[in-house]
Amino acid sequence: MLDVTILRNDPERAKELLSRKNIDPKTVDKFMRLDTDWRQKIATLEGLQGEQNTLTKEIGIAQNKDELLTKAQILKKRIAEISEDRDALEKKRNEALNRLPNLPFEDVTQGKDENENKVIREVGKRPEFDFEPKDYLTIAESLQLINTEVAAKVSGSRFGYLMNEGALLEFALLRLALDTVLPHGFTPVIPPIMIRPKIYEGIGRLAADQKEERYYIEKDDVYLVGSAEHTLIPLHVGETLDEKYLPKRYVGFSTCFRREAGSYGKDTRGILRVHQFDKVEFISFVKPEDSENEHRFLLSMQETLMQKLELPYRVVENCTGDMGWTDARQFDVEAWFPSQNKYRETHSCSNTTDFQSRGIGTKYKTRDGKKGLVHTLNATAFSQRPILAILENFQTKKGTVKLPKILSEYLGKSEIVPK
RNA sequence: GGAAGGUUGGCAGAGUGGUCGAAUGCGCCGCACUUGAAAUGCGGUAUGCCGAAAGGCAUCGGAGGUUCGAAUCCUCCACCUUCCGCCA
Repeated sequence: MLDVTILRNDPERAKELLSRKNIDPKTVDKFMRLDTDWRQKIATLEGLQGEQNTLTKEIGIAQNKDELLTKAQILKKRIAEISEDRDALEKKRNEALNRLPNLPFEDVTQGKDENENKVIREVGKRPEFDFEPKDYLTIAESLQLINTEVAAKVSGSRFGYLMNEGALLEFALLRLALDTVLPHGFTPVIPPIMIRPKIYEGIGRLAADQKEERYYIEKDDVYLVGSAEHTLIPLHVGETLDEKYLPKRYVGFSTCFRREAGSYGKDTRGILRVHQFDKVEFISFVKPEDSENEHRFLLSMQETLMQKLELPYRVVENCTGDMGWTDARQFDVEAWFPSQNKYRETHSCSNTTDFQSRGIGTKYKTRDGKKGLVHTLNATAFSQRPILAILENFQTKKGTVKLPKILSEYLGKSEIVPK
């Protein structure tokens, strides 16, 4: 959640920054009104509670209690009423706060949507084909790597079976990611994939625009995570970390569940956009002054991984209108998809500053005893999407796929051929 | 799924209706002593919210309830431990 003192101290600046993220400034006004009312109500309530506390002590030592007891009973009733008002206001206030995403940094490229993202660099050579390149699904189906038809019958739309080398490639990417990054001080983790509502709210992933995206299991009051990030970030819930242990880095593997509500028309074919996929994810906890550097570090990890796969890619800085809810700055890495003749997102890399740590109480303390909220960052290491990019970029005229050198080591073969 | 016992500050652990935000010990921080360290002594040491501040309010796993007043009594829930059942 956002720092309310920023909103209180300079609401105009907050409005301006949030409008860059396509948030209506009236949302801030609404919060401010509720916040003021709520605070007034608290002042009233606490005054009465103070009176009650004094009175209660007097009753404890009084000889003749009758008169005091009558007074206390009246007071009790008033406190109950005002406390109800306070609860109602508090709920509304918190809902209003929940409708405000993290502020973008001042210097983030401004724009309305993904078309205005800023390309930072393009890396790698795009393949040249002396034939019409096929799309990944056509290739995958002919090599028996992906089956979406049966998946549709068994599980519904936007599911797929990864099979044969398709399955092996996922394990290879997982292993490659770990082998590459573990020397940089990441702790490997396999986290839970179910998460309680309270924690989920705390990390800002059940906010107004996100809730519809989550799978919820009512009977047990838990959500399925949309990313390993979601249960990794709360790994230090309620903890104050000594600064000497920062940065704290984790790399986690989990299945990710997404309802893909509101993306009905998009990428319906194949498995570029599915309800369930696996992903390896980076997480960092850092001191505030280090988060921009850590952000670039995580991006460099992602680029190293892409370069190992010999995939042509580009790095973009997401413009304000295309940034994630929790993000103050976001980079995406996009792989080249020859059949679409464009780059498609395979990785994202976010600095969420203290937006998530505030909600779960993850702090740090310095040597001289100062405390503050840590900054958290999250970034994709590998999801399943790079497999699709590999199929397209390394396809051959005869319908096989020549594997990048590093993956042929993991798979024990250099080419995927028809069965 | 069934049964029993638990959940108190960084940790251990007292506390069964008012004087308890909470004894005591350990840990940690500061000071003294010391050439330095250890030991010892003295002092300090939970969090959140509201408030310009003074200060106030809240918090003893969570949510309700009883009461003028709840760490303490009642109800429900979560979690932990052990046992039975089931199970990869």
